[in-house]
Amino acid sequence: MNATELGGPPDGGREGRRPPDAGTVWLRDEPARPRRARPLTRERIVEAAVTLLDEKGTDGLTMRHLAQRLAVTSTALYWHVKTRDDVLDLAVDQIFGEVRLPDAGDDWRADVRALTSGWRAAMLRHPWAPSLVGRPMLGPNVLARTEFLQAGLARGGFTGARLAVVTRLLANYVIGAALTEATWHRTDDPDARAAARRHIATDPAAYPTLVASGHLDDGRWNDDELFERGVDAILAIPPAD
Amino acid sequence: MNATELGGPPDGGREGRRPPDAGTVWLRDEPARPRRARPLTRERIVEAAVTLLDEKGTDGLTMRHLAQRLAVTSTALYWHVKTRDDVLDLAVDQIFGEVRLPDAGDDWRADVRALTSGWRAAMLRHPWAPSLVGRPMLGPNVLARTEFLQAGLARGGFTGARLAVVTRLLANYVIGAALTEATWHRTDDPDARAAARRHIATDPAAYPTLVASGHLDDGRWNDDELFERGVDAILAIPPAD
DNA sequence: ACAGTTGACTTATCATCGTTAAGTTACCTG
DNA sequence: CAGGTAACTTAACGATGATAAGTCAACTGT
Repeated sequence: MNATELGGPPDGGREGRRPPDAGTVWLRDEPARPRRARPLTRERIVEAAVTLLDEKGTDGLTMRHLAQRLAVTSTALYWHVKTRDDVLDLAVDQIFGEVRLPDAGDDWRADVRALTSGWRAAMLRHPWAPSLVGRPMLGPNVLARTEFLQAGLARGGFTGARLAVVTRLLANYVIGAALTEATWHRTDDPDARAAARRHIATDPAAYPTLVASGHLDDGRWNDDELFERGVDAILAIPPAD
Repeated sequence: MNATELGGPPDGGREGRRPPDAGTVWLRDEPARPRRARPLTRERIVEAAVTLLDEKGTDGLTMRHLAQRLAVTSTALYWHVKTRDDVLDLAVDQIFGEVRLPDAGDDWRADVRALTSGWRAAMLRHPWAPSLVGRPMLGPNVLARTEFLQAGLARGGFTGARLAVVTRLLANYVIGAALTEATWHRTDDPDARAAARRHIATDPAAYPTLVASGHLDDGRWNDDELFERGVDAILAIPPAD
């Protein structure tokens, strides 16, 4: 109820907390700095949430911990945000804002490639993000990127159902790739792969192709390159039959 | 806490053994030879977990609730399973077991199509599953399906890096598609889409392509058909340059 | 046949979490 | 200067994942 939550840095900004056992009036310091120096805003909350998520992952984001970083009580957050899930939604949209929207140039394929690469890179920078995509992504930043993607494909000559197909193909590929790769990287358990390998080792004949292709081997393939080649393959699809 | 969690009367039975703990679930063997008439087993736990997840979603799966369904105390579960996350991992692998592995026939494309469709369908039947893919998927059922997928592509003539590219392309596409579609369907908030539409309505000029393509319109496109066409497009990629 | 071991559970208990309700204070408006 | 409201804090609730310790029947070896 106290130091645990409020333990923030004793900056000179705010004062005037009065414990009931305080001495005489004269010894108490002045009512002092009325308004808060840096008021809480939704932006500050989201910003702090992203760095906290980066450091401790999804489970590490608790309202109390987040509040502590902002030197307020956890309940103060509920003035600016309705639930913890709100914070997560905002954090996801926030990191999508990091994806630079290139100026649409002559080469529509280059534009699309730039977007998908940036998209994936942003999610890998924030490995907690991909698994949160399972919440409705309707934030403005996400919508803007989707628009850009589809506009690029439209410039490439895709229309109608075919445009819808390829848009989804690309978007879902990016999401899936980011999700699996982030999972892989984020896995703190060093025995995870070993466990799978052991399982395979017990019956290697059941997984001939998997073994031969080095699916579980570390560093056998370059993730970035594999991803890019996947995008290229999609972009090679003819816009019309 | 007794009558609420407790349930069935004890009965006669058998015995069991427990291994020292290890990293992931997949390393730990199931304790064997139980005692009661209807003894708790890892299988029964997973089975109950899946139906509970189907009914109440990820947040609805609590250890106490799950235990109640099995007529034991919540702590009894910890004998068979190390953490709640273990239950989730097992549940995910369980539903992947629902995906039928078709007999490899003459048409490798048909086999791959059958697998990807079944894969997606299983995840849509259990909409909580896709967002849990963000945990390491190394269960035997998942591995077997991945093997089948890659084997099919190998039969189609893909080799080396190209095989790796297309395997990931397909797998990640399926995962991404299932994730976004499940999210969409599971969204209980009927205002979600309306909110996005309202946002777009405030500045329709910013989302010309999105609006024109009916990206947010319900029923404009058939999800199943769009997905299948996406798979077909991937399968049309030539196995070699 | 009986003591001991152990597998499989229950009872009791924690710390922590998200969230609500009810103050409390500083600022703004009239 | 009264009153309202925005922006917090204090207090508290019920639920949750998880651990530690207790219980007790079934099997073991002798």
